[in-house]
Amino acid sequence: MNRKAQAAKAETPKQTDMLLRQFIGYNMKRAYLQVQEDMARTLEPLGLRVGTFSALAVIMGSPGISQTQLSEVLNIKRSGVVVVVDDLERAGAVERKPVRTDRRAYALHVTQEGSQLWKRAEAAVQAHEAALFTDLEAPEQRALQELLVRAARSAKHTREAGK
Amino acid sequence: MNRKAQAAKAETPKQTDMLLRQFIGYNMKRAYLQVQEDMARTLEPLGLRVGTFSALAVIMGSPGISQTQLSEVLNIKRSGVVVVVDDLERAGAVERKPVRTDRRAYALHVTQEGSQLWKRAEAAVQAHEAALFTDLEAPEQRALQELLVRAARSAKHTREAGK
DNA sequence: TACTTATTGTTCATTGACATAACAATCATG
DNA sequence: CATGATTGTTATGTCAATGAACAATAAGTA
Repeated sequence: MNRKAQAAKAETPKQTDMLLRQFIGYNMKRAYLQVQEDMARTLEPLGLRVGTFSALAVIMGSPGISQTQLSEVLNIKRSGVVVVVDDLERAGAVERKPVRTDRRAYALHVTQEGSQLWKRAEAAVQAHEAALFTDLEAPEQRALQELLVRAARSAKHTREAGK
Repeated sequence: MNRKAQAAKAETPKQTDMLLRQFIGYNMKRAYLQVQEDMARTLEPLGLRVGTFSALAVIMGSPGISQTQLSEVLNIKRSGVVVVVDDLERAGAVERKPVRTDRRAYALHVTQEGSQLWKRAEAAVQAHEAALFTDLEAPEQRALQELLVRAARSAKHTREAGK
């Protein structure tokens, strides 16, 4: 690094994004991107991406769920679910079982192997978040959780009302 | 909609993402996606996207900033800044002025027109967020802001330490 | 000075995570 | 049973961002 660059780095980092910090959306994006990137790195050794991790969690919690239902929970389209489930099935973590009452649909189930994978992944992400948010006390983390949930709900409300 | 689908919708929405709600990252993603989508819609009539809006804000707050510096503030690569600035320049909102002391670099400045565009955009997003978060009291919004900032900082710290 | 390394902005190809549109198979309903 | 809806799927496109290479220029060094 040359002198000019060093000097620039050394300067008190003038808050050049002052005009943006007033917005919740901006701060949310910054925080989200930080967390998301690390999450991906945490899951990679387990052969999971954030999307497949989430899908695995939902199928764990709702055995027999259909792909359409899964798409609603995850807020993605049915066509997007296909590749996610393909991925999990290829990894041997979930299987598509036929539904007796509807030959179009599949009932998604987590395999033994998938169940163990989930346990490892859950523990990994828990440990990861604990490390990531060491600067926040436990009650603060809970407060953040609750505010995020309520913010999402409020936003959803407003949008659906003003539709 | 047929009977089966109606019945499914009517059921108490079983929390099928329970296993995910424990994670800050998941709640952050949900909230972020809600907000981000609406933000884009708010800015669209003004000819701005979230990326160009942010860039405009930073250039407003730091006249003469270079593209490399801008890329650092916005956390994107220099090659990504090019298209953003191209966009803003095409819209007549900013201009690339030559730097006397360095013929490689540009000093970015907001034009008169861009300044007025910023005022309108800032007001629009302020109004939008006010409407979006009506379910949160003002102190709660401030708390969320602060927690988001600290969460991002904590995450950044941890990452840089464990690098 | 010469020359070697760094930095700036740029282009182009690629990626990832989605969405959209069309489709066959199957189901529901009047 | 005839018509319309729904399920999963494929193919295709989009959008934001990245990475690698590049010419022009600047800074550091022998």
